[in-house]
Amino acid sequence: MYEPITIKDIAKALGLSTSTVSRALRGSYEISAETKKLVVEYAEQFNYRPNPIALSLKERRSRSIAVVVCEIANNYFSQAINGIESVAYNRGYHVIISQSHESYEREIVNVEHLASRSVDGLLVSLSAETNQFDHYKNLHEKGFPIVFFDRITDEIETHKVVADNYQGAYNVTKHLINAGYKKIAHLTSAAHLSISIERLEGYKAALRDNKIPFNDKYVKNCNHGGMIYNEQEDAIKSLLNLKDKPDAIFSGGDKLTVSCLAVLNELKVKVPDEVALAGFSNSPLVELMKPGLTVVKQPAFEMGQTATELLIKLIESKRPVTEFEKIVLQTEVFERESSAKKKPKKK
Amino acid sequence: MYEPITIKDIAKALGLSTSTVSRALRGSYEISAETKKLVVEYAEQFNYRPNPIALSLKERRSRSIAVVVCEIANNYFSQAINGIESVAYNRGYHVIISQSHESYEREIVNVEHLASRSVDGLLVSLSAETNQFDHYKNLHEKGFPIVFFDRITDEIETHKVVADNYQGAYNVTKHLINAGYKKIAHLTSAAHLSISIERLEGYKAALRDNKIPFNDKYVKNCNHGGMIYNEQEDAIKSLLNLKDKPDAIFSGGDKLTVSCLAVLNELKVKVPDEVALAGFSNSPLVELMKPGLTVVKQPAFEMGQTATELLIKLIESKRPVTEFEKIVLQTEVFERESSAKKKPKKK
DNA sequence: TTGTAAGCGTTATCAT
DNA sequence: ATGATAACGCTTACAA
Repeated sequence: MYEPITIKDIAKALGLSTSTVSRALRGSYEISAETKKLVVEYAEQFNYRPNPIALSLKERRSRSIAVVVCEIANNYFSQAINGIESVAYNRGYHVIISQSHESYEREIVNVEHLASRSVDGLLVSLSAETNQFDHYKNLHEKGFPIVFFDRITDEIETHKVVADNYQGAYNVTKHLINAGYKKIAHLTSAAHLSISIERLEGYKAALRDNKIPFNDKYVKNCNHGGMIYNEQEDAIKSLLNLKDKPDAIFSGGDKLTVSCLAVLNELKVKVPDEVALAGFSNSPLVELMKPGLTVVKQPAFEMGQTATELLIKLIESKRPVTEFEKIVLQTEVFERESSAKKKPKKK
Repeated sequence: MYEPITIKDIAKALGLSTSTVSRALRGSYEISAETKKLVVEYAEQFNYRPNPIALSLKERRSRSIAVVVCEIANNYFSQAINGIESVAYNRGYHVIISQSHESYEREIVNVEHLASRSVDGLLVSLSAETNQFDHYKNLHEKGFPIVFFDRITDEIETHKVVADNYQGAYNVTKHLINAGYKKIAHLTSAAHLSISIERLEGYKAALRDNKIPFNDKYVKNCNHGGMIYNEQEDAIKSLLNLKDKPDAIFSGGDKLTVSCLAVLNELKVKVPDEVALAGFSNSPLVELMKPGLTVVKQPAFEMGQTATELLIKLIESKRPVTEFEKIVLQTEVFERESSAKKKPKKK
């Protein structure tokens, strides 16, 4: 129904061979000026565009890369994608975005489709459900270019780009401690994710350095990234219902911080008077949401850029790469002035 | 470097012809059970995947559709994309997302690339800069399936899906009026965009129905969707610097509402005491940001779904379609209780 | 039941 | 300077 013009059409119309037309179009020198002009003008007039599919088939590359993330409705990821696009665009690559919605199965389906040769490389941040990497291993062993960012795995040896989650978590927790909080809960993503592990370690270290005992009842995981009924809400409620109720919550992750605010608001819990809040977030709004909210911001855009540069390097390298980099970018902590004063309760 | 297995490889290994292998793989009946078993098992073992590029070339379709939006870091669009994906996934289509970043040129580049046959159809929400549609016209005239949503144009006759921007704007404005505000400014997107026009009309109508004179000094456009330096900030400042300062702002669009909050906060302007705020937004946070904030929410997910259904209908229709639908979905207004009481100033 | 060959759009190689 | 041909991976008449 929609029949675009091809080289063959041009050749027929002009009484030339397809190869001549092809050469004229790509500006080959071994062609007479007049034939070239003829062809180019005809192509122009009929708005000829080379068929990228045919090109991909021929060149065995698509000049496109795919990003696999859990959700684009997450400030961290949408910012990372902007970084990815900025580099890809400059290097002549198209970017295909696909969402796993935190589902292992969906992640597999997407990766299968994309990797089976419609993209030249993969930029992956693992879904919350994923704890099995055979699929990536297969691809990687065959030499298919993959770069992990943010939620990575140690089981695959390739380039990786992460934020310094340990330090970020350490810093927020310390800020809460400095502000006078002692019963600090930690609401985080699935326990096995790299980001969860690193953040938990940072949190524990900050407690330890300040002689605050670690209480594992204070750690709640949202294993499905909040994709399942009211996972976050339940987690928060169960924290608030503890006999020894926490006086602060450190939330790991943009979406968790956002839901935390939403749920606490809905429950009419005063922040920070009843429970203080601090956490990872890249939301442009979070900073100004509540006075007293300390926020760790990930260098999302830069992470996207860096990961893309590494991926393209991988794609364009002639021989198999054996040396892989792991790049750790620093997070930034924004402490709101007012968070320093905790209302003296039993002092 | 990464050499996936092909039908040809299987044929050679098994001493069969490629056509036999192809048939066995797609479960054709005209094949002996044992050959089939042999082929299927071999394919399984070596993890054969058909090359989607070759398939596209053959079938002259890619089973993928593209979405062209200005920004995915916009709650309305990320939600709409989720709606798009949900339908596409069920119908066996892949979704390619591309961002124009409100640039006409970038929009053109994306559309050119995508439409030149790597996708079967286009879902478009126009960039703020776009006021020239020849490019879409060309595609559309050739029968290339396009569905516009949200930011549409009358110049192209095809399916369209929009929110009832007029009514939404009317309702928010009326809510502000009912809450006692009389000097209501309107901060909105580029003047020529369909959404801007409709929202302006709704705003004007609400003023008119309540005998409030329209003041064009109170209308500010952000022509670049805030992609350019501090466009929004300048607009807001100039509103606040008017001799007859507005007592409320109605912001059109998710991103504008978000920046409005951010900028007012930064300028230390009290909301709603100094200036009340109400506007379009799909942010999960906006509702709880400030007491007294009335929000119009667009049915983003449903719009995405509807647009995708229409697009797939277009793609899969045998003959040229001549009857086009324009579907208008209702917005929802969330009024916060506290917004009803305006502090009595000179009463 | 299986194989042969053509074709999808393009480019590279080898003639001419 | 130009043309014929093969190849990229796959499906599908058409033959056998």
